[in-house]
Amino acid sequence: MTESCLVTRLENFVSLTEGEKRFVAYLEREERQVSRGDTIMAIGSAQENLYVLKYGWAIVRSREERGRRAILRIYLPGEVIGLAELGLGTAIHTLEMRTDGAICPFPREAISEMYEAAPRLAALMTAISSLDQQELRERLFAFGRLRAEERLIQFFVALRDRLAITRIGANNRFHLPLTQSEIADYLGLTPVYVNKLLQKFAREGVIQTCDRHIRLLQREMLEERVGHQSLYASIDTSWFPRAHS
Amino acid sequence: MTESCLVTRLENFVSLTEGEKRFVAYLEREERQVSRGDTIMAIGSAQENLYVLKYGWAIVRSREERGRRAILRIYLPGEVIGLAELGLGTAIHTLEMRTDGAICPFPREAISEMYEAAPRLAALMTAISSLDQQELRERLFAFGRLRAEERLIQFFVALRDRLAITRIGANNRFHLPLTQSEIADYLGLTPVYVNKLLQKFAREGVIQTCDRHIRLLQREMLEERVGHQSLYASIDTSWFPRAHS
DNA sequence: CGTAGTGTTGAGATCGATCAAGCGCTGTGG
DNA sequence: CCACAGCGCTTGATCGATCTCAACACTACG
Repeated sequence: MTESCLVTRLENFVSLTEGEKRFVAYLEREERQVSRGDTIMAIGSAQENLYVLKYGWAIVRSREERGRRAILRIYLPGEVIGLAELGLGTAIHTLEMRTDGAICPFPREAISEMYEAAPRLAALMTAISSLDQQELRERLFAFGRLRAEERLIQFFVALRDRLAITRIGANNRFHLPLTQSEIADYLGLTPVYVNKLLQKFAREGVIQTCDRHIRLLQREMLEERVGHQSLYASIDTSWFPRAHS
Repeated sequence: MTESCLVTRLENFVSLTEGEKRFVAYLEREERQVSRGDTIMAIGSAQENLYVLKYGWAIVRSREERGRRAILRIYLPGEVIGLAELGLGTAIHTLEMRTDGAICPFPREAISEMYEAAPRLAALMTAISSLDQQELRERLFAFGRLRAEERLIQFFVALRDRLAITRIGANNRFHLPLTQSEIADYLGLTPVYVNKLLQKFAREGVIQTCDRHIRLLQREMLEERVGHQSLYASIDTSWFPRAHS
């Protein structure tokens, strides 16, 4: 039996006990198939669920204001959607599938149950959620202080780093199911300029793009250039409570 | 006896039981005076503590890279510092006092204890931490898609909103202990341009600045203009576990 | 075979940066 | 009491990275 990709992800950080795995399975007990373009949460709707994203990519879109739109977060397989929204009663952003996929909805109350039944798992999710915040801070720095070129590079290396956690993206090559417009929305640029930069990079031989795939030809150099450091490499588990069995 | 400003803040969302207040007091048992300019956490140092910020303002600064610097977060009295860093073993940003103040350090393990001893408090902090993420997402939208003018306005209205939680900023007037350079670092602009915008606003009569204080003369209009909605107004507590006494 | 979405290209416009200089405090030391 | 340094703020001139606009090519699909 192949393991849940959430378990794979979590076991990067601590190896889970049987009880913890059971709790993850409990979160994943209901699975729903979803299609590219489906809206999972709409702005203004009541939020009662979180989701484990089992397959596919999902994105968080901002409201659209005078034609200005943004993509605020990309969710990859094995990530938990909704931790960042726990405090909100109604959604202020849209969650949309970018590819076909599958999600496992579970109610917010399960988070409370987790404190009790699997406290170490709760701590781990808290820690991961804090890394999400760190990633947002890094993006904020990039938006405010880096040129478009460097922002695009940061996007690629950070994405590869996150994909690597669930063992995707060997050879520095990975699937990128986003249009250039979407990349622009994620980076605060225009589609036209993203296009020009991608061509420039291809010309310079730092990346290859073909058929919705990206290959980073000089990854080390690129990571160096934007001062990338893997957030997930150094997670601190020292303060976690002991796992119940 | 005047209450802890953390308690004041938290009681905006749920009224705390005696046990919960005791737990907060336990977090705040050790108080340290700090001065303007003090570095609380330095890049690369091991992180073992969180802090309740009792008095004063603190800021998170990014690393400086080729003269580019940014302020990633402003902490106000009554906020808990370090929730966003829980997953990191070593600091990747600097935490610095912007005014004199007082902080209450407590170890990360207390978060684990909190799951057990005061689970509803843990849920509340999780919820608040998620609102921090939402605020970061809104800032990201602003950085990517709003003009400098609107970013500055968003800064003012969001700040006022947060100050109001602990009853500061009556009359739409509040203390802003930041230089124009620091505001620029917070907004991804240059000091020169911040200066020009502030003068423009003053000329247009939308704000008044004097003596490190800001008054928003047309707050409703400003909030309207950037589509501001208070994150804290609508916190969802429905999924919280029951409080132990 | 028309339509819609995506990617490409070039010309021109602009917001905000950069550069440079000067002003007015405040604190310090002689 | 003065000289001076440093910092924060102000102002104007100029520059350039990125946007805007507009047109076209390609593919997929009903």
